[in-house]
Amino acid sequence: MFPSFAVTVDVVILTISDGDLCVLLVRRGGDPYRDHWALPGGFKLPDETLDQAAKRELLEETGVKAPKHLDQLKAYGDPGRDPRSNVVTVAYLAVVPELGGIRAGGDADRAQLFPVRQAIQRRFELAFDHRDILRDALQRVERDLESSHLATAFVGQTFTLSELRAVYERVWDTELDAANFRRSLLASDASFVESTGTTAAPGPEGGRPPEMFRATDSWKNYGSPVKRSRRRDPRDRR
Amino acid sequence: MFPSFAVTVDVVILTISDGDLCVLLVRRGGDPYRDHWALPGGFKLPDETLDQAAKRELLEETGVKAPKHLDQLKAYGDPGRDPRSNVVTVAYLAVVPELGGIRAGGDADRAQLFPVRQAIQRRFELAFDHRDILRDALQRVERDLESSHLATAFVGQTFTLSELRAVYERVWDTELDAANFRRSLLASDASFVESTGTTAAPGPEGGRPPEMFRATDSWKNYGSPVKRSRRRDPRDRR
DNA sequence: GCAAAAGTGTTGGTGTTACACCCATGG
DNA sequence: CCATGGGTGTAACACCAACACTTTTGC
Repeated sequence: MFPSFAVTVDVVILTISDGDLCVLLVRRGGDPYRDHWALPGGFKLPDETLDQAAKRELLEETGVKAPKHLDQLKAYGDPGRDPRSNVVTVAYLAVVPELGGIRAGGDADRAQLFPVRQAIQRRFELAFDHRDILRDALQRVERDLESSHLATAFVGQTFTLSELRAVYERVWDTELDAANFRRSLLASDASFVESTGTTAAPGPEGGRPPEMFRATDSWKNYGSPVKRSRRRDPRDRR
Repeated sequence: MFPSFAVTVDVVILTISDGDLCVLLVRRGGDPYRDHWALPGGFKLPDETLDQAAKRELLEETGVKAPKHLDQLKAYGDPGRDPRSNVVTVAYLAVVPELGGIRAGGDADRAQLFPVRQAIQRRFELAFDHRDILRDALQRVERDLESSHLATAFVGQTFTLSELRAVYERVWDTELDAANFRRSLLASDASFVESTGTTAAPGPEGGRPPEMFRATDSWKNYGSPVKRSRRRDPRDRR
């Protein structure tokens, strides 16, 4: 009676790896787009929510359990975006601190991290309209970093301020003043981190032992105290 | 072979009417939820994009042509959200300056504006999960007002700064300083308004004739120069 | 071994900018 | 009466400098 569609969910999994913002892609083992890199995803079942479907596919195809942040991104339904039939996909954005035990599963015969900005460029072809989805996901994470505590989803349970600052710097592809970063995060009543009182071991290059922090749950939707520089210098835009 | 779904689009149409932020709702003429107020919407066709479907339903059910702002909001696909079958809906947010010639059409036997915040309260029952959608739409427009030129979509081709300021004030339910508002909008190189050089007639209460402005297309994704107050006084939060 | 250098994290200071708040003037 | 323009104090922050604590290097 009504036009019939298949509904899929695709997940953009972002993490910081090797000093770069990366996305997890899987290589498709079946048609269409066999052997192309694609976002992990699959068909929604009638008796699960979209969120549940995203979590399930995430686990089945990549082994990633319980991401620290999973949010709906956008729906994509252009006619012909899937050569098989009428398919509407709902894209999700997942942010994880580190990928412990990536493994390929389901329709994917390989899973691998790629630097996001390289994947968006024409380095290689992505399946379906996944390049568009990836572009939207990057914009989204750039924006949400400024208006929420999303940055803490990129790091572990405890972390140093340098690690957290690196998240902002790598996502925004910019540099932040360490002194102001610390002050902004600690002085504000809208802060979302607190000191654990302990210090970590210095990095391989030495240096003063950094203080360890953890995320607090007292964040009240006040936005992030860390703001992108208002200096609109065209030179620092890539 | 794959689980089959119907895909619908629902449109949250917002406007400023009578000094209040309002949403256009239609009264359903058919089952399910007959005689309930609902968001205008309907089924997506296989050979149209989601955006096209939203525009088409908007026109068919309410007579609203070419909204100044139409953006995808979110997809909703909880099992059982539609008693008929498996239905995934993609919600859209439309912002229009004024509703010229609202008329009911299609499945709707009446169309009417309601103050958004009243409609979200338990004043009357909305069909399906449309109350959730409306809540999300309000949050979205509050946020986007701060990070884009969305405010200009609420006003006509030309407008006074007071009209534009009223948009911010009614959406955020707050008050803005008229002097700072003018300076922020005009001084910034990220501005999205320019003077037409003409003045309008004063309002019914008299006053100095205001300058008329128009929106420029030179806006470059720099966010809105108008910011919500950082004063986190708990008293002004409703 | 030991001192100096270099690397990293933390604290302090200063000039500039944005803006909340108030007042004056114009139509 | 409302729109516009100006003025002032405060808070945020970009930029710079100093200091603390570590590892590495040179002798």
